[in-house]
Amino acid sequence: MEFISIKGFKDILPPETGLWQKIEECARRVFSSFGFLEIRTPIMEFTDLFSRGIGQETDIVSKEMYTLTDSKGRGMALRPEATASVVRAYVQNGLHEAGGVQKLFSIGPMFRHERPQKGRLRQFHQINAELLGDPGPLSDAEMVLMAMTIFEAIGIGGLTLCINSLGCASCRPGYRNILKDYLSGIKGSLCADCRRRAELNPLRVFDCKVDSCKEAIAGAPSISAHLCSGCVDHFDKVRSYLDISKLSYKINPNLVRGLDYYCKTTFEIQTDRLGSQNAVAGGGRYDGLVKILGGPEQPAIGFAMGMERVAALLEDTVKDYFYGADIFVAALGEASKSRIFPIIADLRKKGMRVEMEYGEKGLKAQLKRADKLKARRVIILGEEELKRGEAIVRDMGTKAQEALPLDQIVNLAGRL
RNA sequence: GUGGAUGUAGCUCAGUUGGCAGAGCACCGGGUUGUGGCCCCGGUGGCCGUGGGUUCAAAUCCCUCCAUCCACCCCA
Repeated sequence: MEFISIKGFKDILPPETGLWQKIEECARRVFSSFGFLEIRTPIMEFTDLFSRGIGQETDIVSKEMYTLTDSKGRGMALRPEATASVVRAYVQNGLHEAGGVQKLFSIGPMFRHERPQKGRLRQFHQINAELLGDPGPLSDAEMVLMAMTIFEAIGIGGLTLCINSLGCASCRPGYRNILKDYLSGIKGSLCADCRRRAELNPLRVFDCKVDSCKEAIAGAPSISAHLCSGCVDHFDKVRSYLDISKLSYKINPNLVRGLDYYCKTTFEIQTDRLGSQNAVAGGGRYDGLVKILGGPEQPAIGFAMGMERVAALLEDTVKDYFYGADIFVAALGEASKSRIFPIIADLRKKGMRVEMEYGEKGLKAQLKRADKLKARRVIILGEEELKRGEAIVRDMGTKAQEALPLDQIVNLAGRL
């Protein structure tokens, strides 16, 4: 094979594309019902946007970005996530000037240079939502509710909703230092990764899956005990809104997001059916990000949903998304094809899905193909029928047949 | 970046102690059927991932590289 696709960049083929369309349609419908409008941003941005927004020390920025330098020496990167771009667009286009909240969603490819595995690709796709300009907690709860509603619309159940609060600019730094001190005290019992994390991003040690680390940090001070009163109040209200929405959730104090900008409410929607890639959606509040990216002081919250992972959860239903036909035209011979060709075009203009055999195949082969396409009607036009100026219309279900004048065939569109 | 597994027909996969390259599905042709589905007969289709080595003989044993998958890591 001379040409193959880049590692981690995959073709999405039919009939799976039908599944993707369904996922997008469901998401769009839900977004619309929540008053979210679509935004489309470029897939490439100046690298600084991501290193400033996501955080220089995060894995995403420090080792997973696809970067390039243009002819003027400027660093650019394929977007590893959507939020930074959306916030950039929000600031650059002065969307905050309009007042009120901005509710935006976007769907598209993201790029991270990781080792591919189940549910993880280098080019992957996210459905993304951002609510800018409201400090919550009602908007927090609504975002969580909206994410869950999308899964419900798609028809995915059995998911676990986890939530946590990471604290805000006034209480997180204090907690961070307390945790750092604690970790340096038990350094000896931490794995190499955690010792590195303890310095750069101490909250991340809660993510560690090494058993010895889990034990070592079991006694670590928890974030929930160090939240300021404002954050406690905020989190309580979010939970009460979720409660009255009848959403069940788990509070997971170890739920720590890998991007620096998150604060206060964070959440993740998990599955146990996807191996180690258990998060199908994740998000949280990022009140400081708009300012960091040069905008005004504006609170915001968002989430992203991994489309490959959602599609994987629906894999067993893929076969329902084949491309069928309403009508199959079995024209025998060149003269018949020429006669029926414009009629086919008229049927299609009326919304019918019409298929025909392009080559010279026998009637038997054509009927076989019609069956495979699950065509409801077959129009048979042989030389005999052509002479009489009519075609045979066969109902594939009832096997009933009738002769129909050629100039009336287009009316079949109204009968199906 | 680290570890493990796997590469054979378009797809899913067999292939024994090394001995002529296989099946099912799909595709093409034929039979049967009122003109398709079911059934029967036949056919096309392979550098056995790549390059080397061992051997009279390699899909099979050894090494190289490439690719894919799974896990670590990270995250959606």
